[in-house]
Amino acid sequence: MLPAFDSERLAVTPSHRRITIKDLAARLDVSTATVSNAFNRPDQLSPALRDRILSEARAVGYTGPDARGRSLRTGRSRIIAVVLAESLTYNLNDAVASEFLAGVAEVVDGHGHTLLLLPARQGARLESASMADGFIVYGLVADPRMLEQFPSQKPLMAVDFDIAGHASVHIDNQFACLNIARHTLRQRPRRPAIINLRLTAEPCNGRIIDQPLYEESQTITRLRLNGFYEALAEHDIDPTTVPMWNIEENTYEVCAPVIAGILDLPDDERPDLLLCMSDRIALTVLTLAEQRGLRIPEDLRITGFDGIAEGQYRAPRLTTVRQDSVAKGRLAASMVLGLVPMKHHCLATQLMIGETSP
Amino acid sequence: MLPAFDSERLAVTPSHRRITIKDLAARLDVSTATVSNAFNRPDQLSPALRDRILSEARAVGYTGPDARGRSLRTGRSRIIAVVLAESLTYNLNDAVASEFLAGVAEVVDGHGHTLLLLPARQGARLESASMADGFIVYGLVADPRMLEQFPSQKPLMAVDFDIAGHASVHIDNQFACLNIARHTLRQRPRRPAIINLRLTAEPCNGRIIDQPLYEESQTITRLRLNGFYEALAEHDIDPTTVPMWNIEENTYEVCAPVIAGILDLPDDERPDLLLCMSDRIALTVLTLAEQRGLRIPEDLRITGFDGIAEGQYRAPRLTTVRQDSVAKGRLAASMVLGLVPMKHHCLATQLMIGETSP
DNA sequence: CTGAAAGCGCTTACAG
DNA sequence: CTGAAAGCGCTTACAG
Repeated sequence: MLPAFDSERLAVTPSHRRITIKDLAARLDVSTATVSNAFNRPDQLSPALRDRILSEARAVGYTGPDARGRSLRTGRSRIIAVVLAESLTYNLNDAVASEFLAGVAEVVDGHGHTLLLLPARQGARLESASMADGFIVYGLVADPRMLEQFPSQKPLMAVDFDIAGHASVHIDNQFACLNIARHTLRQRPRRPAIINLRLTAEPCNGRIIDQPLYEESQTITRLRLNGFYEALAEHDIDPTTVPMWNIEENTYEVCAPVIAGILDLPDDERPDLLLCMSDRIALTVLTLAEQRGLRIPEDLRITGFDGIAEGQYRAPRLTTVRQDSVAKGRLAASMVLGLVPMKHHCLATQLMIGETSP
Repeated sequence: MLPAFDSERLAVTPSHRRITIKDLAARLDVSTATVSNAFNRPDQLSPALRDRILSEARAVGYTGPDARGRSLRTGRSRIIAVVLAESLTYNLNDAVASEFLAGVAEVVDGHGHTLLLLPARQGARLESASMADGFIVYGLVADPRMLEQFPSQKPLMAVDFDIAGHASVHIDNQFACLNIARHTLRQRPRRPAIINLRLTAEPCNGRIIDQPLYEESQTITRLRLNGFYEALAEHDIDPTTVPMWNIEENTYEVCAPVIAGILDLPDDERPDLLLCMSDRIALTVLTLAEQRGLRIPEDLRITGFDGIAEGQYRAPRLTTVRQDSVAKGRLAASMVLGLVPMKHHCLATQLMIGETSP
């Protein structure tokens, strides 16, 4: 199945000295400037000489000007860094984060730049950060000193949170949650409840009793809660009587045990409406509820947040709020590349009514 | 909802000249070597002097040695590039690719390196490629000249295809498909069919009649087909009589119309077994079949490939082959970082029997 | 414990 | 149309 091979001939880290513009210049008896021009400014030398240089380059295996030297000289690397508050693994596997990154990638790539992924975990020293020409910080970075590592002369902007003095992209979290809760509360649920995402100041994966919560300025999920509370109050429900749970990480594995605990409550305690702060949470509710034979929406109404594909290409479809993460990524990239002015932006969301709460 | 702000004070691209080790040396009347040592080799200077340097650095906003200068001097950037055959958008949104990238990221990050994402689209000039210390090429790169852009002295390895003279990581595609087809053919389907992924030499999103296919050396999906054919022959079915379709991109949007066409065939022509080359395809079959009221597995058996979470956290669960993409990524990264020897690897897969073909 | 000097590979303004 | 020279910011072997 695999090609026959001779392990001796497999390329490891080869030891040849790298070929440079200087070697090439020496071999051809021209100046390094001319070799450089052959690659970067065809109009600066005769076609004949250029051909001679390029073919000699090919012959000796010179693959073009080295990016290290070039970027030191020009001051630009054509690299844009995305600084990620959560782990790389989380960001790559989560649908919302992936779409955001895809939006960033599209614009960055379209402008001849590439993407460097920098996880901003606690205490990380990001040696290669200063390589980048600009920074997009995605999500609340736990350690603010992290941000001081980035060269202050380069463009930097924040997504889904704020960094003093810098541009940002947000969505209308509170308004969106007010709307979806308003919609579903019209059905007069008897036991509404809320499943929050990363809302407690200290880690907590389970029921929230008196744990302190993050402030509005710290996390967007607090704004989502405000929206839910506003709608509850409108419906004459005292929000403080509504049970709440907290989820620490937006993955099936982390959600599932908490949700199982909720669904396994006695019939007269089990919520008949779960307002969830993400589609991942809502879909996990749906899966576990179906396994338990609960009827959706008769026994249990479910709402999500995000509008990811997985919640829409299934039956029943999730009632949720769609946010356009791709657009968010595109806008962030456009700002950091200087294609649009640095500003504070707030993107609109859209209520999507599926069968989990018609 | 957004903080009040004064648009005049928002950081755009600031104009200050960047501060260097030289500025710092001048201010403190020490050599640049000493400033460098303060950041990189604490043992090379007295603690008192080091403190003086670091606090002056903080005071003037110097964020540490610039990666461009450093990497030019040391020859290393601590950046590993992943060269992606498909678009960045595809790679970020596809579950298998995301897991692969997460595996790479885990090891790369664990060794103090960061990840540069390089889309290898046709004709791309990857200016920043030579920045990286090593290259992982993921998937068959359409244009082989692409690979010549990478500095030949640096470690490079291929995943899911082969590059002459370089190490690789594969899975046992043919064997895995032989096994899953053997399993499902025991039920003696009357009208088995195959849905391929990117198997025709020329783009084709639909039925395959006589279109030429890629060779084994070009794509892993040809190996998957070989496995299916082997099992069909074992069951005395002439593989050439089995209808085949081709899917050009492993996304719901691209699959759906082709699959709808298959499912909407008259009852006596509609396949009662669909061997799919990915879970994404199989899940799309499942969604569209459920919408049409087909009973699974009575009216239609479905098998997938990959073992992604979405196919397992649902009812009915997909019968599929699980490949450990995270392990693939970890191994690729370990090789390119020099943590394990450069070799050809073939990782085992696992047959997973769900309810779509018990 | 500290510093003077060389040089990593490149591009650019300038002179010819 | 081509070349000599400076310098981007840094680290390192070496001398003191």
